[in-house]
Amino acid sequence: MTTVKEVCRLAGVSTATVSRALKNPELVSAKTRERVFKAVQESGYRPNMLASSVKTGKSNSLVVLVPNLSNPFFLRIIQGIEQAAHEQGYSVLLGDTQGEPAREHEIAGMVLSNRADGLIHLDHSFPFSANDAHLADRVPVVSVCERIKGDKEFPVIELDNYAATRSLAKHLVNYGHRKFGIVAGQEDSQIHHDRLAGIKDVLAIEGIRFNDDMIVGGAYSIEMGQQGARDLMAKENRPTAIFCFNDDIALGTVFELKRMGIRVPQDVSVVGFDNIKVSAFIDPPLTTIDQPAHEMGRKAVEVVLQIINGVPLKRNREIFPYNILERESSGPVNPNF
Amino acid sequence: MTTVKEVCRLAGVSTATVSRALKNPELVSAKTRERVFKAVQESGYRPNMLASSVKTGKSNSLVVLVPNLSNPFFLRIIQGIEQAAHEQGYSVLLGDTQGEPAREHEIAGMVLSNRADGLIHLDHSFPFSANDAHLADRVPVVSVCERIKGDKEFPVIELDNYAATRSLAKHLVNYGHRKFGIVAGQEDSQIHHDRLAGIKDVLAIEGIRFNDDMIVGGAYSIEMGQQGARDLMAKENRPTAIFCFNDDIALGTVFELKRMGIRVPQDVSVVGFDNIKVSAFIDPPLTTIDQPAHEMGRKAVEVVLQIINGVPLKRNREIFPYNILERESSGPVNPNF
DNA sequence: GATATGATTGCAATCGATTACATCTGTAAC
DNA sequence: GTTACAGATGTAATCGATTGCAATCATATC
Repeated sequence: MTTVKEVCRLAGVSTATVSRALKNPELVSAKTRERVFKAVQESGYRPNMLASSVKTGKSNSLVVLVPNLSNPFFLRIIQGIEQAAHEQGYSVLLGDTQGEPAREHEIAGMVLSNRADGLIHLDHSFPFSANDAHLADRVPVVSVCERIKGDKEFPVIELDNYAATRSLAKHLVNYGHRKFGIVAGQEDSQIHHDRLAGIKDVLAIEGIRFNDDMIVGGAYSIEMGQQGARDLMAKENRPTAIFCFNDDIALGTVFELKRMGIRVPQDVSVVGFDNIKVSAFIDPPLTTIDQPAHEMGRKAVEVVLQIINGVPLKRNREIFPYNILERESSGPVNPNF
Repeated sequence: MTTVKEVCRLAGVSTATVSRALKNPELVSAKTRERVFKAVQESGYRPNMLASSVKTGKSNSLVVLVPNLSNPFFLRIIQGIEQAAHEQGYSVLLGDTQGEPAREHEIAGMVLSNRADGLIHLDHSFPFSANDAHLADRVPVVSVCERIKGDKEFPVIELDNYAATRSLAKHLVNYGHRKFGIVAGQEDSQIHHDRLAGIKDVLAIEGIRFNDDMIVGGAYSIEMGQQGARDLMAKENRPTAIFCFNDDIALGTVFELKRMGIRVPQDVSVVGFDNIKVSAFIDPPLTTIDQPAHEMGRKAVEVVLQIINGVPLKRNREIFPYNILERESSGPVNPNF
């Protein structure tokens, strides 16, 4: 590995000058600067980032904690994060937790061990181990889409989930639906409660009875959607419209309903949440809530960098606008179903 | 930030002992070890990874270069990479190049600047800039799915693309198809040539004429699939079966064909490649080639770590088995179409 | 020519670890 | 009691950068 010493030798200057020529060129005279650059060229020198990080105390990396990489929705967020981070000279460390607390602690620990300067959290769990909990204050953390559980209020980038499901509910009510089912994801998160509340409030206002046994779920997956469709259709009072709490679930629900010979939307309407790429290209295209995932990812980087740099935040919650996409998986209620 | 000094003070030992207690506990007597552990607890000390990396010369990170994060197929590979890396105590840096050479050079440069110990490449481009080309030998690189262009032969983890498309072609020929179309992705890569060759060879053997103007394409995207479907169906001699060079393309092709009133597979058969998650849940479920993406990702980590550790490779190419999934998007030719 | 000024440059300390080498201690062997 | 040796610990050099401070140099001013 060629080090700064080699460049010194070739250019006939000190390490200080080489360092300055590369990081603060204006401090070095034009001709020595040129000599240094030439020496760098010749030697193929690359500054050792880690060494410089030790000295400066900044790693110039952010770590992203993802509950599950197979959800394509996270992909869009991560893409936004990666781009914004890159623009700011940061690189992105990826940690897939598979829902395991031990892995979360480890990933959060990366910030404590100076491997990363900040943490972007795409889940709702408190990421630090009991041992490290008291260190959480030192760590720049921001969460995206989910709110982190626990006493400490971390900044959050989110959607108005409540308003979004309200608008979905109104959309379906306007189509004449009165019998609803819900296929939810994990049920212990804030977004679950917000989304559920949005639906329930609209139904209450409209005077529509809704019973909690019409809620099934447990995971944000296609398979959950299939299972949910079967479960809901087996109920005595089967729904004519189904809220799915993300698009993966909706995909599974639509697939399974069709397989059961139930037409979407002629018999049953299905709506999703997230607007993943494929949801526009399935048959029928999915009515869903568009989350500006890319921009939310970018914002997360902006916020976490503000924390890192000690810039006071204007607010602790950034709420992004949703957009209801009325596509073809939802339609007028079928009174004969 | 609490450093090793603080622990020394609390435990009343030297830095050397603290370091040893944590990294080589067997070198330290049981009681001092305990004292050190207690001091670590009390102080909330976390070793600065970067500092230790400077000294040891290993960053314990791998960087993954992805051409485009929005392709869900890459996700499965990355997930495999992330898991295997974690098991080996490595963390994963993510770089999305968006096809920009400048970004590729930058990402490849992470290894040169000691930010990462090795590079896993999911694209076919030579990732180093002209300036760094001569440094490429020093860098542990492995490519997955694609073969890297250029003089230097990097180790590669791949599928037998040729055999895979041969088996798809036979599958369709057996169904009586004689008129084929192809919607390809980027056409300058090795996998493109391998896949194309597999198809052409089978058709040649079967005595089926195939004209290159039945190949359309340019990108691995859903939109490309739509465009391709329209283009192929506008041809004078429109195909009864379409090879799509990945599942995203196939999704778009199926979607667009159906929108044009063409039934899949009754009128036109469509086959994909990759077996992304959703392809089993669209209507009709997609006939495709299953790539063991997760395992390929794991293998990539194994190989790149061997290079890093100076273990000689048994072979320079690891070829993984494919699996043809005959689902419902392909079927008997319709003579009346 | 002497002095002041600002621009360049170098010396050496520093960041927070790891580790070769030296030192010290305690026990076993003679 | 002396020697030998292994085990435990400490001292200080080191990794490859950055940077405060001091030294040097060139130019301008009087």
